[in-house]
Amino acid sequence: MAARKAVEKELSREMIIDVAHDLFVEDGYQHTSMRKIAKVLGYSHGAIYYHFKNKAELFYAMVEQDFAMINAEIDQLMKLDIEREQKLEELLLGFIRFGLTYPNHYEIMFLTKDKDLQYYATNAPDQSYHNFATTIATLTDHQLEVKKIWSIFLMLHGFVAHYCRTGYSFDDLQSAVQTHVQLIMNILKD
Amino acid sequence: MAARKAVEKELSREMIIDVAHDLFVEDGYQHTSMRKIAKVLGYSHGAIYYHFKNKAELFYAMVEQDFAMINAEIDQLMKLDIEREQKLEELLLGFIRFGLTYPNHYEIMFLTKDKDLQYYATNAPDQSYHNFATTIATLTDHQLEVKKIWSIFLMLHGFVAHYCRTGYSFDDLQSAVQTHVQLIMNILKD
DNA sequence: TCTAGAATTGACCAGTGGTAAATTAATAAG
DNA sequence: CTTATTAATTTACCACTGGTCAATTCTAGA
Repeated sequence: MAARKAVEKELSREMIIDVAHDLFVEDGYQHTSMRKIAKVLGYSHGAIYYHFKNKAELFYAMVEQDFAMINAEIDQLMKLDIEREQKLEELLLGFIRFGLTYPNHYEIMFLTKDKDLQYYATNAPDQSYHNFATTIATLTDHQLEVKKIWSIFLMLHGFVAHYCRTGYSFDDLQSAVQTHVQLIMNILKD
Repeated sequence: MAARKAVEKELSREMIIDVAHDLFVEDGYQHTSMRKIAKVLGYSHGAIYYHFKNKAELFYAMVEQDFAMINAEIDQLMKLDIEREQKLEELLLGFIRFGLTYPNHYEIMFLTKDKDLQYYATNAPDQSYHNFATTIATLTDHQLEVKKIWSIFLMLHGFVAHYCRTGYSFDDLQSAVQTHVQLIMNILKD
């Protein structure tokens, strides 16, 4: 009944993630089906379920990679030889840039309500936040209350969460980003 | 083939909205099916499509009612005989309270990416924001740039957008709300 | 009483995520 | 070179979804 692929290259998690990445970014989580991913790959949808337990796990595996990026970016930023205040500003800008560059990832990781997704998608955002928070604490000499850091995170989050849906790029929003980041910087100066 | 309902009460948009309301609030948009709504009503799912073009339109009709509430609340607030600063604070608190009280509505209206939903869900949030913005402008004697008002809105939005998903109530979050609103109030004082 | 039209049903469609048995291909052992 | 084992893949299937539409039933008006 079956007619297995003529070898050449076996299906791998990486191959699936690559294709899924494009589709998820293009169409979002809900509008990307396992069958479509399989079709693009030239395999049947059942094959994907051999490599991933379900759709949520596939998505999570994919998005985890991209979240590693934002952490790497923060680390790199901290090494730069610039003033403290400038580092802070770059940190805020970097967060927004990340969110607008990967709106679909950001959406799923930080603002989905879907239960099966949330089951998988908790580690990565928590880690990213932790990294963000400790960096801010360091850059402000631990003078800033933890609660306030959290509020500042939510302020950034609000910006990204909104513009995520609109399709605007980071560059399109220069002016709005400026205003937003400036207001937050003022808070940090007190 | 068919066996139409024995009259008594004909199905109406109001009846559908009432039932849909409970289910949407309980399970969210994605996990509420037209068939389930129909089942609770005791009708077939086809009947709903006679009264509403599709799922998105039904949801929008429902959620529009609730958004009228937040506008009414703002109007009422403005009539109170309290100090300006206190009004401002109450406005910020009111927005957050609304979002946490109706998390599913808030989610759909302010942070869904679903295309068919967004087609319907644009008026209500825009109106609510407009009302919010002009109220802030009034309460600050129009000394605040429009851009900054928008940023402040996004800061509130960030708070609600995050906690929307968690199931915490407004009262649960007293402390976090306080911090957040205080930080924003500081911006408004400059 | 007859009829036009409004309201309702249910079969149907194409699609979904997910499962599992059957099948194939590669591999290791003899 | 066979043969048994096992890993990888297909495919039929399940229960579900949003949505359409012809057939039906009921109601109201003449």
